[in-house]
Amino acid sequence: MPSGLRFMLEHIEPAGGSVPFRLTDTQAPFRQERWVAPQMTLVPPVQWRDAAVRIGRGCLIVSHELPDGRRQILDVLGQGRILFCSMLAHGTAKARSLTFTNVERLDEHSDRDAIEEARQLAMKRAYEHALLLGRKKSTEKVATALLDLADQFACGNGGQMRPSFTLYLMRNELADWLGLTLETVSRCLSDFKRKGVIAFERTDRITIREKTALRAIADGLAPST
Amino acid sequence: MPSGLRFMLEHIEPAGGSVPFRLTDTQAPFRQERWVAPQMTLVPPVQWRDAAVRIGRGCLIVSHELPDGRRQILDVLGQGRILFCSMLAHGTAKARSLTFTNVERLDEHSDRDAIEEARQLAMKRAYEHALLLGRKKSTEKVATALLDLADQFACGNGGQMRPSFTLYLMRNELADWLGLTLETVSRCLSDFKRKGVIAFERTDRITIREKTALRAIADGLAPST
DNA sequence: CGAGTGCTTGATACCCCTCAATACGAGTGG
DNA sequence: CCACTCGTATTGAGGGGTATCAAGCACTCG
Repeated sequence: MPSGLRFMLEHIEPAGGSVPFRLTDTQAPFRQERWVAPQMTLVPPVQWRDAAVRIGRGCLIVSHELPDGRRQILDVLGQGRILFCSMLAHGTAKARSLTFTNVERLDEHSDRDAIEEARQLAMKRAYEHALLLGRKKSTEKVATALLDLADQFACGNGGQMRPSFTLYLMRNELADWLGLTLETVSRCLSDFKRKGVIAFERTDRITIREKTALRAIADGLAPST
Repeated sequence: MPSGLRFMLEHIEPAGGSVPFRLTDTQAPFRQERWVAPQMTLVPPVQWRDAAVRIGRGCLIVSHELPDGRRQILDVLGQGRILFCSMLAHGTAKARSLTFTNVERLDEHSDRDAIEEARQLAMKRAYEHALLLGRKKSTEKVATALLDLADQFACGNGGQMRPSFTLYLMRNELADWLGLTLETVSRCLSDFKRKGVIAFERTDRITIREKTALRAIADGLAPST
């Protein structure tokens, strides 16, 4: 039995210019899948209210705001990460796409183990993030973020020694993730670049050159000289 | 069939002095329950590895540390709150009792709804906490903390206009919860006291006198004059 | 009374924010 | 192809909010 239409954007990676894509729709026997354009706020369809959703490709941020507009980005999700739609209700948080992003609804029975694992990962990441926000210095924060993003967005999942990845976040988004200002983020990045720990020419493409050094900085073990 | 011994401390609330208690043990047909003395690190028995545990009475903190000892307290749990033992494994976090505390293991089937609700609450609180750590000023942090503690620890659950509660956390623990130093916390509390927003004579017993004012401060809506 | 622990308060330092100027890249139109 | 604009990033100067360091105080316990 057909469980609904699947909307799909065939997406061709941009070479640095604009992004051509084409809209199609197909039948999905069990799974449901959606493509989302960049800079969209995700509003899950009502029947996805309690669903868990896996990101097939792309990048999402989950964020929350104070009444006066100060924003805190709570997590950055890349390929394979799982988002819980229940967290998007009642103004608890909102999710936004930073590029063309493909989300696939998981089945709460057949994907049970993956969902449980994702739940624990979400909680564990929230804990690590709190430690970062409350107790790390700016350089430690930025270093931690770079390592995290490398793990999520580098080809081969960041296992290599000198991972290189697309930075879907702008400086102000990095800042809102790390509890800093965009100027401080920029200064840290320039500093790392000057010291040869990282490299970048375009602002949205970063290579980690000294992973162990960056790890040491992230954990507060580096000499601050 | 007996599922194990239950150790129980009959606990009489102190009037301001020491805490008399008596040790007994009884049979628990289905539920399992433990009493924990103050300042104990909770190490769940192996068969509780993935259990959810409800706090019947008392106060727990969940915390995490950096290699160099900087500590971040992630949550403060009072009566009725539910702790997930899976978060205590692999150095993800550790839980510590701040007073005599009673934990009861929940049944993953019969208490299913409560567990699911608690999971979402834990995540939601982690989000709110990140917003606090990353984007709030010290006065806003302390005000938020006081309101949270009033909700959890005031008699009648803090619904009243001028809730009064026992502060199980010391100044340095408040600081580690809020990403501040104990001096800054002390200054904020003294300031609130001076302005009549709160009142305290003993350092561990606080009364909120102007709840709406404190709410406004917590949300960053108060004039900073 | 003295020692110990936790809290308060003050003086100073410094990290990061704020404000401002400039640079850079992409897109647009002449 | 170049001038212009717009959005974002970088870099610098200065100030403010917390941290740090250091007394002194309040309370408990031996």
